[in-house]
Amino acid sequence: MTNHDVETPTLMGSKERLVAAALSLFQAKGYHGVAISDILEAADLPKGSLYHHFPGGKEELAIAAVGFIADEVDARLASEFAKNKRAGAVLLELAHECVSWLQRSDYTQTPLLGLLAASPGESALTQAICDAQKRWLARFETALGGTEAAHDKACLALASLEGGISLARMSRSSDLLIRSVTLAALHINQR
Amino acid sequence: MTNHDVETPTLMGSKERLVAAALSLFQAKGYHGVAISDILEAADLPKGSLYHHFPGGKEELAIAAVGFIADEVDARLASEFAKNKRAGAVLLELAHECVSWLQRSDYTQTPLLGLLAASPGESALTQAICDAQKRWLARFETALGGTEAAHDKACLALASLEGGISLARMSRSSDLLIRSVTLAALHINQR
DNA sequence: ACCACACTAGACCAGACGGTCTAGTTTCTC
DNA sequence: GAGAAACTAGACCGTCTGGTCTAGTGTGGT
Repeated sequence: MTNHDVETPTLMGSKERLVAAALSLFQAKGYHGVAISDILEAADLPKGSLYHHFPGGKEELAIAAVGFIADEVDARLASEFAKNKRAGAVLLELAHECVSWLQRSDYTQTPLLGLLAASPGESALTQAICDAQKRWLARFETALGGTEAAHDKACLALASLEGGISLARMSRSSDLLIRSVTLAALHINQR
Repeated sequence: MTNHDVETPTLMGSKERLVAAALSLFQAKGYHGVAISDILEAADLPKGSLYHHFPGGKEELAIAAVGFIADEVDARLASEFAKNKRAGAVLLELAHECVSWLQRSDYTQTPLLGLLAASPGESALTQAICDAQKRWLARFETALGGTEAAHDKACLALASLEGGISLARMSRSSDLLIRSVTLAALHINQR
């Protein structure tokens, strides 16, 4: 969850720039809400470049973007859990990061995958999003002990996070996100 | 939350048919994912009718659709809470209704407002969605006693519901929704 | 110097988009 | 039954969509 600046595109290769621009825009307007021309403008690249790097067009690019954020968050979770932190603490930390994300973008951008959920029905993109969620879920689940109860708690963790983000974005205030996640974290931590 | 069948459109007036068709489609594909022609086809009406009833076009129709579902759920919450049911129980009931909703549509349709979140930035539509969430939140909050802690719990209720729906739709299984909501309900009920 | 290759560049296309407009039809009112 | 108002009907328009295609440019190896 390091650097989503599309403002400094020159430092990245054009493929990375495309992914970064796409991710940022998709997180702000959802898959159907973003035109390819928007992405190209943000990445400052012509059409040819896109279809060279991503012959599959818009959807392949979106899948790459999803994969990128999925990896980033997954790695982050892994490293946090490796420090033997409690799951609730990690959840809270993630939530706070999402808050600053929301605030930085003036509540236009949705962290994680929320807005991408409005993706074409049976597509590979939907599959990619589903995979990402599964991976994150699994991180929490194993960190919580791998039991049946752990699975439940992991579900609550992710749901309260994604749901809270949605509430926060709509109300343009991080308050609701913080409240729901702290409460969830509280419950998750107790055994 | 009674009847979202677009299959029997003849029983409703054309304005209601438009709203029903629009709601159903928006819940399945999000605002930008639905073309006006899709809605007209589903409602079996020509373009003229739409722009007669909704001079504001797509967005005004979407706002009406949001208002419709907002009222329906709000009324439902009011009637449940009037029976002095515990908030956790009402939340669970709502969740189960969402589950059957998801299953009936083979996980194509998202209950409530989830997919509508990907709406144009500062629009009146976004405002309408925000209002709906506020009303639902307020129902839970007052039912929980109106305290600060009640507000927190209300946030968790709604977040776990919306987040759980998103998880469920992606995994094409109601399991994750049920798990997160039951856990949330458990926490909400205890004082 | 040569050439193969990775990449950029953007004109171009067919189709879909949201929205307007005029002409018709039904339905209500008196 | 006449006239007004509510509504239906769909042709039409300008714009924007995702995607293709050809031409060009830079860069590596040999």
